[in-house]
Amino acid sequence: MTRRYWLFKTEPSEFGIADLAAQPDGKTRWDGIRNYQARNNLRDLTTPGDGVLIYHSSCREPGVAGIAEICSAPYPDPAQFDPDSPYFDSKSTPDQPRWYSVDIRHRDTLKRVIPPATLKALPDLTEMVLFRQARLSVQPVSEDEWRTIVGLAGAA
DNA sequence: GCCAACGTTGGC
DNA sequence: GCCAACGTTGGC
Repeated sequence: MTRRYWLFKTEPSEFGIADLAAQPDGKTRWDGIRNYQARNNLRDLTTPGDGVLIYHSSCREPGVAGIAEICSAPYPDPAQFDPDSPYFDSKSTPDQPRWYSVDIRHRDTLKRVIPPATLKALPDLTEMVLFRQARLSVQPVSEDEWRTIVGLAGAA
């Protein structure tokens, strides 16, 4: 089984690393992904045990804020079937689900958020999908990138 | 609050 | 199937 690494974007005013840490067992469902490319990554390529960088966006202190781990297989996002949910999708059916979720578990909250400018300044990280493709909320991170960022986090 | 990037929608 | 308009993302 190939281990992969990911970056998940989230707005901390909605759900940030502190919220994840506060969940029972540090676990939550990562739901509400409504972008096809992010969905494909989530549905087709995630595996339990994969590493996840939690990235805070649209906030005062954007950047990598913590580390988590995928702890379930992908499964249909229940919110797409719930008419009361903001993530409801009338075109989804249980037979033909359009959107997927995965469960993740908190592993680490960084002492300091690593801002995008710091990441971008490192030669090892200039090729990150983060800087090459806007608006992708579930994106792959290479093993080298992962090691570099986790190293930064440890030194922080 | 600005504005660039870019995915989605909808008329044709 | 094209493409302009529109809405959202997201750093600054």
